[in-house]
Amino acid sequence: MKKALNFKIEKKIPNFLGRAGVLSTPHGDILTPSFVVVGTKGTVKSVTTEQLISDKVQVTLANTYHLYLQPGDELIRDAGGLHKFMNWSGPLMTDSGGFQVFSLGVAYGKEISKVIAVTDPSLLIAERSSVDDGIPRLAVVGNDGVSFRSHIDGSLHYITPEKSIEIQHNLGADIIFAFDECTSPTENDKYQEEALSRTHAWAKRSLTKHKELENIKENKASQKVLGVQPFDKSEVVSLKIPASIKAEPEDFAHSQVLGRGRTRGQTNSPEQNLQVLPQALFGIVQGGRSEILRKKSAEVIGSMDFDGFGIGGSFAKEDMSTAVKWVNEILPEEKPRHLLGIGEPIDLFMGVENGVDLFDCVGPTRIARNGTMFTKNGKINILNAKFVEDFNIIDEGCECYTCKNYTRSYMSHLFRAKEMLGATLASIHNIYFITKLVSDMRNSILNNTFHDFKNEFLNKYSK
RNA sequence: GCGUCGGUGGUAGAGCGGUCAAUUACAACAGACUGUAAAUCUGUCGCCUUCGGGCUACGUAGGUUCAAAUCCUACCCGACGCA
Repeated sequence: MKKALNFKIEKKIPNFLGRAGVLSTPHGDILTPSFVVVGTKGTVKSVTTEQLISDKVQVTLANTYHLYLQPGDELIRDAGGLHKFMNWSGPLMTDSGGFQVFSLGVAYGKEISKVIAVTDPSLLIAERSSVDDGIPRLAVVGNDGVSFRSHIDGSLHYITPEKSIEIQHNLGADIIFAFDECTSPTENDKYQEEALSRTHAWAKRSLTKHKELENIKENKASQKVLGVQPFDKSEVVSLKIPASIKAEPEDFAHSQVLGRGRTRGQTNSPEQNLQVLPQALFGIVQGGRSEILRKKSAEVIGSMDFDGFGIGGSFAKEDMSTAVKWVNEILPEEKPRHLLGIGEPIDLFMGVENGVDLFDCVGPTRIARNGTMFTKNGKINILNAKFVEDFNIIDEGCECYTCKNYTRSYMSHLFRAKEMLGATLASIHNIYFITKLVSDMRNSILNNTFHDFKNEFLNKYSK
């Protein structure tokens, strides 16, 4: 089997786990560390692909559960895969649906976040467990898989590790995730341990199913398209795909040969719909806030034949960095690591310093839609009265489209008037801010100035 | 001029004798948001407060009543109808 992914470490932060590298996928290179922009339903809410490209976004992440429910993974397969369907020709990831086990399960109808403040005593009762709180939930965990009650129409669905991988193969993202159980920080140790062994069993099943589908894919591709070899990483290198993603799929010559090109007006035959590009599978480390479980999980998942790793689950804000460190000291150094669902600036510095290569987070786009924008001096809520007549730009010195063209006052007006352009412009800014921040971290690693950059940034940001 | 209906907190609009500082919505003022159930959610929203309560309020002025935004009288203002 050809490798779906190639990861090259370029430079490390001396005496730390952090590193800068290049992650090559069939749809282009990701310069790491990198922030992955979340586009759950095959769209980064409120922004177009062109806007993402102009903000130098390298990679996006969609969601298995959501796309399976709507419009359906088979439809997306028939449309030529998710890249083509959503008009994103760069590197693409899909999450497995494991997070929905949490968000639609234990956390459903409650105010539980995957990151908790240790100062919140209500979440720290050791005996507390989700087993019997009387509140109905949409996801119920079993040992074989998870029953989901659709939040859209109430229909019942059963997702197993195999099913999640099948769906993700239909979607065709470059990097996919094993089906896991993201636990709540409110679960007690006993439950965390049970969930962890389930996650490990599911990781193994995900991997087995993935390899099976990759083999089928490779065989089919070689039979159908004579004379054309299945994707080989070396081809990508020879094509000189630029690090900044280009909009035109013609860069990916092999894709066209194999019928997955994005030429306009082209119709799809079943052969053309074949998902012939190899996909990489990341296993997910869990373990909650427990050092023993985190380390155990890193050992177990890290020893399996995954192309990279996700670090998932719940943390307490205060000990997130130590938890990440425990894990990354164990995971194989030569494979990429993705810290799932983390994206506050301070957490990004922590993650990069401790050896994380990829991050994703809904934060930047969600807070943007709710009127909050990043600035170098901290977040601002543009709905605050003081911005009504503030004709300055949002973040002095920012090069994003929004900052180059609009004032705080105008943004304030859009949000007060509930004009949807507000969400778009704020999202463009926040995406630019956060992806550039991580990109700047990368450059600082390459320049040996990571800690200077970190201190300088955080001093201003959190003052 | 006569008749009818109506005037409630920033706005709209409930309430029609006590449980009313007054339902609700909007506006306003803040806060939250970390693998998206989210263009969402939460709090505050007459004045003062030692958070127990106190004070001033439902067009204006009187009156009835233990008690009035609610009933009566006059006046002012508005809408509609008839002249």
